[in-house]
Amino acid sequence: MDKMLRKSQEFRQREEEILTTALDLLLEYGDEKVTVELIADKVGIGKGTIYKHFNSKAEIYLRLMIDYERKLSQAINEAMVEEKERDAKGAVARSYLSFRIKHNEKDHLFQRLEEKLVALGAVPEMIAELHGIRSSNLEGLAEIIRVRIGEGLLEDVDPAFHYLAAWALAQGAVALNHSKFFEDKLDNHREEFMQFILDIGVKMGNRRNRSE
Amino acid sequence: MDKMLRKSQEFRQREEEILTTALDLLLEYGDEKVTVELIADKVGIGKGTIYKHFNSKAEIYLRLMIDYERKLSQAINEAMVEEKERDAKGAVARSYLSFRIKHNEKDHLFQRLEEKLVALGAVPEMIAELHGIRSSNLEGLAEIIRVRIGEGLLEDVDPAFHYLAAWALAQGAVALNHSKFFEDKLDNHREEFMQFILDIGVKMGNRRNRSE
Amino acid sequence: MDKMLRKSQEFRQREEEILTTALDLLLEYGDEKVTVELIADKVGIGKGTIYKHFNSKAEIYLRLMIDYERKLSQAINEAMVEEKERDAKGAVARSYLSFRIKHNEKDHLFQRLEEKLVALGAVPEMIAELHGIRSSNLEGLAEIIRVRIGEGLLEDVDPAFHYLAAWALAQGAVALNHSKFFEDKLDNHREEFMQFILDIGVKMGNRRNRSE
Amino acid sequence: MDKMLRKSQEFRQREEEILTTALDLLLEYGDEKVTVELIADKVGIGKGTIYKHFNSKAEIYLRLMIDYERKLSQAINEAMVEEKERDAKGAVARSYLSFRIKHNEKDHLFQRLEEKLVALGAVPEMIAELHGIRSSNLEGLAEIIRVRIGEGLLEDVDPAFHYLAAWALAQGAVALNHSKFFEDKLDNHREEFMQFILDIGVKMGNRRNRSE
DNA sequence: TATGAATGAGGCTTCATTCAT
DNA sequence: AATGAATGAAGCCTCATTCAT
Repeated sequence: MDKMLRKSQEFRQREEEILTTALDLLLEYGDEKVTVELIADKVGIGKGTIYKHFNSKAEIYLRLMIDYERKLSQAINEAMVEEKERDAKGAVARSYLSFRIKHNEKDHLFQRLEEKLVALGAVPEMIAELHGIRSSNLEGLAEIIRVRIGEGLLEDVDPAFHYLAAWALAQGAVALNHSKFFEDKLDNHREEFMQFILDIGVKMGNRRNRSE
Repeated sequence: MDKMLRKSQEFRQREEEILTTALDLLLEYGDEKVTVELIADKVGIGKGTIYKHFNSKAEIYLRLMIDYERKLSQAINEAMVEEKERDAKGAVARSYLSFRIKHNEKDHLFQRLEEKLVALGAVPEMIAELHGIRSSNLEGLAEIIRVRIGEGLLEDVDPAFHYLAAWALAQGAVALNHSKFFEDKLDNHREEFMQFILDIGVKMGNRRNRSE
Repeated sequence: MDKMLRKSQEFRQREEEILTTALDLLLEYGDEKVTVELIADKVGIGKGTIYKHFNSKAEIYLRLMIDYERKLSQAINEAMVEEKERDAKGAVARSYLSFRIKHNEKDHLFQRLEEKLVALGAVPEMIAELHGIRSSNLEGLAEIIRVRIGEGLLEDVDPAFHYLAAWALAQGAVALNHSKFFEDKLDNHREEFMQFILDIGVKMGNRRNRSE
Repeated sequence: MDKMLRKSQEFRQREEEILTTALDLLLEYGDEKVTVELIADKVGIGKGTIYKHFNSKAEIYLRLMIDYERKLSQAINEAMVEEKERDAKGAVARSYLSFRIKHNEKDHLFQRLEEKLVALGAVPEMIAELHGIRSSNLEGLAEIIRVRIGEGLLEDVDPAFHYLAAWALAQGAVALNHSKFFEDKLDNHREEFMQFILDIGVKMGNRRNRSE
């Protein structure tokens, strides 16, 4: 009995190890350079073993992406509690943006991966799951936005406009952070700049900005 | 003599045709699906011929990217003249953003391509050229920004912050426009939303936004 | 003591279950699609357990094939008794053909499997066993044939010719029944057609057919 | 101009060479053992080159099968002319059977291949083509059969029954000829036996066979 | 200059069998 | 005896680039 439990735990752990290693490799070398064999080698297992845990390479990637989206979801939900309970205006927007910016490497990697996998039509159920989580994330944002619009704080447009703008800014900030080209332009000001972006993000749909 | 001239012209034209066709195919099928053979077939020439014009597939891509960056440069320069001569505040920022948003498909394609090619270390001279153009583009933006900061219109931070934010917003807006996930969220409001983003982009670094 | 007995019975039963399940799967999905894992899963046991009962996948297959050949043997033997005791002319031939046609799915499956396994040189002892049974089956047919030739009923050629022809006709009828191509040609006449074939089979070596 | 012609001829020839070699290997080792690499090696070309001529392994196989079916078609058509013009009764049936028996190795190989490829759903257009040819072959047979039924020579059943029986007998004879098991049973009588089968085939649906 | 056949490294995936527990 | 995780050889296919004509 005990043995079975231990075995099953080891199996889970190995799965985790595969995921972690895959992520590390992806972040280090980029999707184009990461092969199933490379992952297996780095984990120290055979190629075939990977396929005991995942049905395809795409599935590994999607697992990572879904994990990430879930964590983002959690961050948003926590911020939502705070924003609602303590009336901490902008907390959700700030949390959303800073989460993505903070994890910019992963975020950016997953952006690219998602686009590729969607184009390939790979593992549609998992893509649907990913999108489901994201949809609910955005619904959380929309809820707050509606309240703020009601208060006259945010400009009265389709709530989606606000969160889409937030998404876009995050997306762009993440890409920026990741870009080789801008490396030197950001240099030592990275932190400071991200504050700048964060402020923009939180305030960009504010009513008075466009009032005149 | 005449023949040589004609031949040389035909050669140039063929090159143009390769570039145009490659771009069309890239936009239609995406980088992963476009092969050198496909391009050659569509142009109606042999695969080998392509290699008389370009040393590698990456070179074709970079030519397209450089062309694009040049056109963006031109748009910025024209807007700069206007902003300076007619004191049309925000003209450059607006022009920059709207250019990229307008060519969002190409812009997005080139974002991805650039990252890939940089990662591969392909044709470094051309990448340097590309980056050179972009640097000068941004220098143009920085120049205006400095003026506006001097006027107290824009917040007094490193001018780079302003154009980096603009770049990020553009980048995000373009990605948004291209994303399958957001397709239905944007739907029929695409134009309207892009106006919304444009306004944000033009005003996002304004002093009063952060004054309080 | 009792336990051991029960255990041993359970073990036998499990073996039977593996064989039944394997056959079901083979008939449903075809040899190419059936994996050892699939069989184990469907039986509800571990893959390793299968290897406690059989030394290889080929062995499972050969067990099924031998079983089948044994049943065919039995049918022939019963018919032989009848043909001899009641002088039921053609009973054996009819029985042979109708048995194979009746079990056409299995028969066809095993045809293919046999060829494959023979080509691979797998488990030669079992293949020898299979062939042994078949030889004795045919010997039974030959015995009757010799009698009928003696009676002047069947054409006086090597008795093997008669049973080989029967084998061939059965083989072909079975393949026909199984073929996708002929599906629509047979359609609703399958039963009727098989009667037609049966008649041919029973009479095809008759003396008068060729007498003129 | 001349060069292009020669090149194109060489290309065709290479295609033929691939087909021939593939067939040789298939006949020698059987489908399971033949890999694309093996074919390429034997032809003396690179693996990739094969894919300039054929889109997949299945396509090579289907080309071979279609070629064969075409040749069979031709044999039938020639016999039909004879049977009609010279009233050579049974010529078509005889030609059909003897063609298949004569090429029994190929015939048998293709039977197996066809079943496999149909099951896989590979290259459906080519399978449709193959079946189209066979359908027209059978239509030829049916035509003659109808005449013979009209003359009272053949039993008055669905004409398909006659050709299906012929197909089945051929199929079985071919399998027999190919079987390792029957090798020694046929031994030196192979020719003679095939005559025996041929006679059966030609006469098996004759009216008088069943008249009493 | 133009061609396009040839290349072959490299990627993903499958599965019978083994073996430590 | 039962398990099932691990293995790794082997198969198919792609495509940028080269090179002889």
